Amino acid sequence: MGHHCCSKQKVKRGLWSPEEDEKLIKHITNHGHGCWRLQRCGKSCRLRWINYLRPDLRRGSFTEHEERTIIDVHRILGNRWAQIAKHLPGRTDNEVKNFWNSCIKKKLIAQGLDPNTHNLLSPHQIPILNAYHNKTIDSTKPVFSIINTSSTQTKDTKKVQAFRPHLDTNDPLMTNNLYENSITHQSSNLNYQDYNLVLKDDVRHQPTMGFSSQHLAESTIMPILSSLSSSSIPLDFGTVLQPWAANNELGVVFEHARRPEVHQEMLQPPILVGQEVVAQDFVNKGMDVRDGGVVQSQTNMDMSSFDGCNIDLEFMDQAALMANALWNVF
DNA sequence: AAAATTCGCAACCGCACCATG
DNA sequence: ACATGGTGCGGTTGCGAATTT
Repeated sequence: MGHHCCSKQKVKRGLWSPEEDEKLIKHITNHGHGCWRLQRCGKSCRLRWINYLRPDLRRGSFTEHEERTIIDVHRILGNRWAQIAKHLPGRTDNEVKNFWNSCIKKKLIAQGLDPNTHNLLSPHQIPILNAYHNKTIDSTKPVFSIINTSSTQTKDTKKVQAFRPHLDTNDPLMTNNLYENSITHQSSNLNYQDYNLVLKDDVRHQPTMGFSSQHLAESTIMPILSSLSSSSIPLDFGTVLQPWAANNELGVVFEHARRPEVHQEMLQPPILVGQEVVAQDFVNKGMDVRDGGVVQSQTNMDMSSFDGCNIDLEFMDQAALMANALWNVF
């Protein structure tokens, strides 16, 4: 049975005045926590004390460390605010909840991450991202296509440009968390352009490696290692999170990825670029780049398999290979 | 400058559970 | 067994401030 409480009793409601606060503090100092019934509903008094008047409360804006803790614990516990708050001395569940809803949530979405699952937003969730960025990505059309060709690439042909597909560059926190921006390749003789490798430190401060592609023309060529099948390069990107795709963007993110400077030492042997894949097939299920050449897939990608936690392992396997190759190429 | 909109956050609500008389 | 009150929790609301139009 619910409480009649404030709604049906003639007690004061709304914001607390300094006088009321003082009265409550005096009352608790003199009588302890036992009786909460004053001129307001007991529940209201208790809440005011716990969330605002308690002397051991830590007020003010959340630190980066606190934010990191909230995200980390939320990832494990979900919306158990009271449990999360226990990891933050002096913070209340209400405060943590408010901070999550007003701040962290938006940052995660801005990075293309689902704040509920902490995975990448699926194509069906792209509207959320669109809304945030105030732009439209058509998730119903093919991602992009790559034509078959052979080419070589030297590092001299690289042109690196800063590119942050899902980050608010005006947000100092996010910008600072990037340890490397995306890389955009432009090379006339290779006939590919605007491919972006995204290396970033996400709001969880966990190194994340991923890739995405934007503004890709149908003739875009994406070079990929010819020697992938030899498994000479360890697939050590860590846990693969959910891939996502939209009309002009394709992405996959790996948690606990190596930082570039560390990974550079691992590079072996010299990278050869000689194999291209048809990206549409890459997106389609069943493509196997390890077999060499382009494998045509007859099936269309089932976008629903990317929803929620239903991760398409096969797709991720391919994505991991591809990302690994791109990592090395770049 | 004023109106409209968005944002942050304190406070409230509803529910569950427990203790007590 | 039941009523009442206390506690705890997560979701939601409403208001003042800030920002945008």
